[in-house]
Amino acid sequence: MPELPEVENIALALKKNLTGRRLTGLQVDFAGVLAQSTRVTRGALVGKVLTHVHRHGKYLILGFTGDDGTQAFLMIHLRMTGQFFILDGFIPDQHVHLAFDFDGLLVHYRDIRKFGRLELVEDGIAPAALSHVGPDMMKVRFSEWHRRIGSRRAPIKALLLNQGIASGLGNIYVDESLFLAGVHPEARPCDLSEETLREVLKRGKQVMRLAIKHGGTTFMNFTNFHGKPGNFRRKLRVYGRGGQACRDCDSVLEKIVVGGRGTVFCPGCQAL
DNA sequence: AAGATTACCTGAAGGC
DNA sequence: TGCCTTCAGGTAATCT
Repeated sequence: MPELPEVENIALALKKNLTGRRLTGLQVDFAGVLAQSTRVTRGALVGKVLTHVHRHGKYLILGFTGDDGTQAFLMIHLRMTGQFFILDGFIPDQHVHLAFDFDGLLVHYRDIRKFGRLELVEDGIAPAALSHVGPDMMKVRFSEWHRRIGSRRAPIKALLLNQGIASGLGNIYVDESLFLAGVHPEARPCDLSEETLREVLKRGKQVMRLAIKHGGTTFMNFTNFHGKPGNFRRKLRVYGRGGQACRDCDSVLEKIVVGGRGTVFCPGCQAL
């Protein structure tokens, strides 16, 4: 499940390996992952050079520039199981939907559950296409985040997952952030002090920084550009550990449903 | 209006 | 062994 740290690692790898390379071909095996028609997408991208790689929240944005200066952007959301591979000798299976040919360097897009989407945006309006998405969770200032979340009454976990408020946290890192901040996932921001909320955002950024450093979390099937799993899983304090002992206080970690998502927390460390 | 629920997908895991 | 059901989760759309 790629969240901000996983997407950041993919963005770094794409930037390092592909920036400055020309896209000479694009093979589409399952057009459903493209928001536009195969013909439109291929026509706008093939022949252009990959010049920019950005990440905003969980979005990956690839900027292509033609010899005449025209630009086209690919806005990518990997959702649950989207992956990019540059693996040498990688053998495509039935889950590979796209093959980008960067002048001889093949990059495959694979997505087991077909939830991911790649949307073509032309004429440099990439920022407008992100208008429904809040500020990046790693960059947002506390004052702005607090203005958006401080008086809300929904469970804090549901609001942390709401990408319109701030973008980047998914189910794994929300549970980790709330554990580190000592906040119950069903607590309501309107009932919490400003200092407590400040701690939640600080811990959220901290856990994502650490996860980026460790190559992300591999739980189901996230792997990086080269097919290697992330190393952050062994650092997880609560996610996936329901019924086991808290590493801090020995309470049994509880698993409940909050905002429709499986949620693990420590009743000792995260009292309501 | 904000919060809650459902659809979209496939593979893993559990029950019998 | 094998079939069936349930669960996992990010987001958009739909409902209350």
